[in-house]
Amino acid sequence: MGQMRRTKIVDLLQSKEFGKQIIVKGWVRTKRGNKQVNFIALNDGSCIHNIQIVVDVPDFDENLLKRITTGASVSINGELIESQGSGQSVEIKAKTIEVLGECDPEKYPLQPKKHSLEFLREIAHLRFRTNTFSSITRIRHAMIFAVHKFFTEKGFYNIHTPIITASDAEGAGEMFQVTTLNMDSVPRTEEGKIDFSEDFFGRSTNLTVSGQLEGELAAMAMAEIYTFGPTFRAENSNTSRHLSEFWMIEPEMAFYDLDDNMDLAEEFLKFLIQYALDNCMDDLLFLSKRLQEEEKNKKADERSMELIEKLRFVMENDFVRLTYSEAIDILKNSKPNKKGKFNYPITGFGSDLQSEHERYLVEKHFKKPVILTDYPKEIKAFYMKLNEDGNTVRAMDVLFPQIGEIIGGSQREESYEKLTGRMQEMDIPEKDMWWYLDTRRYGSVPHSGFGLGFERLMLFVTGMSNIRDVIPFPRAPKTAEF
RNA sequence: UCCCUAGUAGCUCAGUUGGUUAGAGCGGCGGACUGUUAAUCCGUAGGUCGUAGGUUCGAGUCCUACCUGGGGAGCCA
Repeated sequence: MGQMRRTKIVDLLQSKEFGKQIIVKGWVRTKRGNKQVNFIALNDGSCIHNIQIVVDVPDFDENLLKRITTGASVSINGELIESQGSGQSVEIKAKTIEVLGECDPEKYPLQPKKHSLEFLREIAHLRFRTNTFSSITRIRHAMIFAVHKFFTEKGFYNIHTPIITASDAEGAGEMFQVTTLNMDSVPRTEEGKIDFSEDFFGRSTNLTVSGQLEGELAAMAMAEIYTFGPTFRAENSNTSRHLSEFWMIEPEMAFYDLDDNMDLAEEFLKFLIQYALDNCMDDLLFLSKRLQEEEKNKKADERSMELIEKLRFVMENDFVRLTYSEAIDILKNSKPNKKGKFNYPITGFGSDLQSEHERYLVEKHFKKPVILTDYPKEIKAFYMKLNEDGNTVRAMDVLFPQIGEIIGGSQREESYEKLTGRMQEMDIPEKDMWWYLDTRRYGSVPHSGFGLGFERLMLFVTGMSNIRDVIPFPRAPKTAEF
């Protein structure tokens, strides 16, 4: 006969099989009690809730009980019983307890008290053991799963695009170089430049800043594809909304125009949010309480909308769609612009929108998610489809309250002539892009796509305010610990 | 990268116009309590005041540089 298997706490808490012998394993959150009875709050990551272990002190060795401290791991053999206390309905009466791993309370940094998110960031290897980060971890998993579920149900194919790339023409930002050259003695050409022909790939390579271009290649045969992979930006940006390494979802669809693209983006975001509401309610309730607790000292008008209410609000409202030019008109005539409240006053067509402008549109003017379209070509990427006016491109940015741009996308330029024309204007070398241009040479079709920053979605769904708290081990300038 | 701001006990913070021996709460440890809910009550230990210079009779406190955290901006997802 094999050993009895452990039961997960999430299942025990829903069980009504009182009297049943079970094994539960996990990590001690707190222990309290007196000489007669001890209570251990045990968590195993299967849900936000702990299960209470009741220990009749006289039945156990004093030295064993002393080793059960906050953070210690234990295996407990006991009986599932109906709780006599008021805080829970089921609990476990311990028969035998084994301490799997001790945890020195003098040294263990996580104690049963409030810790700041900043402090927990410094001990990211341990922060999974807190309620906040175990909730975020479960929601993150649910969102990853929901992304694949959404696209699978729509008949999209997932494509793994390369992480190492030799193309630096994507124009999406500074790149991390990938090399095996000896940095102490770099090979040089006769002109004194670094000789990348000696490098591992025989050419200069970097980490990807986007899988879009390769995604387009796949879409030109598979029709509807998506990527979901790591993305690297070497920009020295130090904000609560940027990471050097983050995860991005990039669908690319043949035969979609910009309106189809917007429809898909809105449906996608709503699907993900609904999935969280349907599957992560315990964790959302906890994060909602946490947020309200954190903001209780703020003035009423500075507090965020209650988390679940906010998620439902997005579900129930259509996103506002308007063009860049219409947005400029609204901003130009807005109170803050007329009163000189903007740091960057709106003068007219052509100026890029600053985050203060985006926030005004989303949070003050429309008070709901906004999709801006048809930006001036000068401030957007070369591959976006040129409108008939010759000045604007069929771009779209989805703007969310609090986090700003959550999605950026466009209809792509399918005309070979127009695309190469734009590349020349923007000094993008055609020579290196021959494979991309082949899609426009052979069977080109209208197509569209967008990129969703996964951690930005996580910010919105969890209500967290710093992006470094919604990815397990954040990578940012001067930050690569763990 | 720029602007603002902070760094004092394991954590969160207080520390007066520069002045004798740097405080509190939480957490830890010891004790009390027959069912507790981040338990409660009593007691107790714990600090090279971010680092390096400087001003001063005297610096946690003032000045300079640097490091690190946080907020904002730019770049973007």
